Amino acid sequence: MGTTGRTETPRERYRQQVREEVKEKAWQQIAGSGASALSLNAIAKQMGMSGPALYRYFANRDELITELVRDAYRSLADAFAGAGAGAGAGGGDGDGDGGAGRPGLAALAQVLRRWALEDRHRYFLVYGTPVPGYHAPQDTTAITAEMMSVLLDACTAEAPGEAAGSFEEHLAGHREWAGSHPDAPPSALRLALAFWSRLHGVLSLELAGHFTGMGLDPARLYAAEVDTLTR
Amino acid sequence: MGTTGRTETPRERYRQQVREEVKEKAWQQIAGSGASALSLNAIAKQMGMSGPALYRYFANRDELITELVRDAYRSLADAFAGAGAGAGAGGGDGDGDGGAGRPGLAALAQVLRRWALEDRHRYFLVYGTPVPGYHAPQDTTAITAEMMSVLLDACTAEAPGEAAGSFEEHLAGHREWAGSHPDAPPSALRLALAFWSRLHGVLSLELAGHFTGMGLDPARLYAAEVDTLTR
DNA sequence: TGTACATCAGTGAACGCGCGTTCACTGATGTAC
DNA sequence: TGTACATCAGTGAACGCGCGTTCACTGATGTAC
Repeated sequence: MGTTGRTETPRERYRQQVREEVKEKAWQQIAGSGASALSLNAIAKQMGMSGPALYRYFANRDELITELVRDAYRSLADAFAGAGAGAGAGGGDGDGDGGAGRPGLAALAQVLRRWALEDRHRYFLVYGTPVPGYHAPQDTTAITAEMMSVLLDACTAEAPGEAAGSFEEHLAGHREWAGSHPDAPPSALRLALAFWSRLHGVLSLELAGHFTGMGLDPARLYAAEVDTLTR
Repeated sequence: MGTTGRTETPRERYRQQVREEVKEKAWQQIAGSGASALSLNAIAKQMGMSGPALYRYFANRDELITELVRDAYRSLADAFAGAGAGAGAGGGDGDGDGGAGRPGLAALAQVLRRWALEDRHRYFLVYGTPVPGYHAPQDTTAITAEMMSVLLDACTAEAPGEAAGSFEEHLAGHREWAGSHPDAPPSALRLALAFWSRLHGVLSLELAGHFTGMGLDPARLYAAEVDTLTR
């Protein structure tokens, strides 16, 4: 989907280039003043163009934001998908390997953390305070499903045998979100949710600055929380 | 601190009343369009006054936001402080009691969750994406310390004896944030951080809507995460 | 290879809007004798 | 109790700003014969 198979004309290529530059400047602007202050006019000025020119490339402000949101989701999903690739070859510092070239939970946790720290504003655009009045496009749920699938792969491989509690029973009957893995045991579902919520807990507090001044290394808390998953 | 001992004059009382009404309308506006869209003019209009009138009550927009942030912190700290009060008397659904009238971790967890769900925007003002260009007043750190103190009380009571890992060792040497409990064992510090980060993990994902459409009850995930703390 | 036409990028002026904030002023409320 | 004065709430006009977006238009680039 997206790009057609046909060769790009120079004009199409140029269009694509300008669109990319607009998005780049948009990210810079978000970094400076947050997503809700995104201004088409300001971006145009920064690019040395007049404001209305941007309307050749984006129908309006909302479409630009939507594009940024989509790209943010995409980049995380791609990072997850690519996590397994270099697992065997790279001489990393003991990345958790799930076996069979599949990324383990520890590796995915590192990918998530790196992605988050790489760009705080991108993180917050996806996982921060919802932008008021703005509704994310539905195709982000499809991208989230992609990520979940990778995560559930790791979880089914590393989940404990049978630890049935009351919550696991609830999950057994409420697994729409794990559509890609209809046969995953409840313990794996539970593990995926623990991964997701615990790591976001540390990251969102850290990136919002709630650990600064506490004299504590967030990276070590993160590592400790990762440890709780596979133990 | 804050209010002087002297009896309030009618004028002071009136001033206080108007200030409260301004803040009330401010919260309503934040609920509608987010904190970064807070507009003094709009609040004034809603109160049937002209814009400049508000400058009698707040020096500028930033001072109003600061006041809201402070109130938000305050309300959570008060909720924590009051958690122990009704523990023995109330006929709740099995609130975890820490003994000696002190609130247990389970009780504090419920307080936190209730506080968060009571007003999503208040939650996000404190724990969500930082408002760009705005710096929270430093006295919020003092309020946070209050909360931490209550939390650490519960944690020292409920922490396991000695579970020394590499992270606990790190904590033993980095405990500035736990100044109120200089003798708390590392396992208690670890427990407090787990409480804080895991519960915010669930809450921030839930309140940002990341569980909607997943067909999953966030309250049960929350309860399950609370269980992991005391186990 | 050259000409005629269609496509498209970008401009500048304009519209209407709401914002934060200052300022000079009016009118009501409280205070001192 | 009544008068003179000070304090303070609130108004309306104004300043300068930037925003999103529309529109008619110019000029360059590509396409068809």
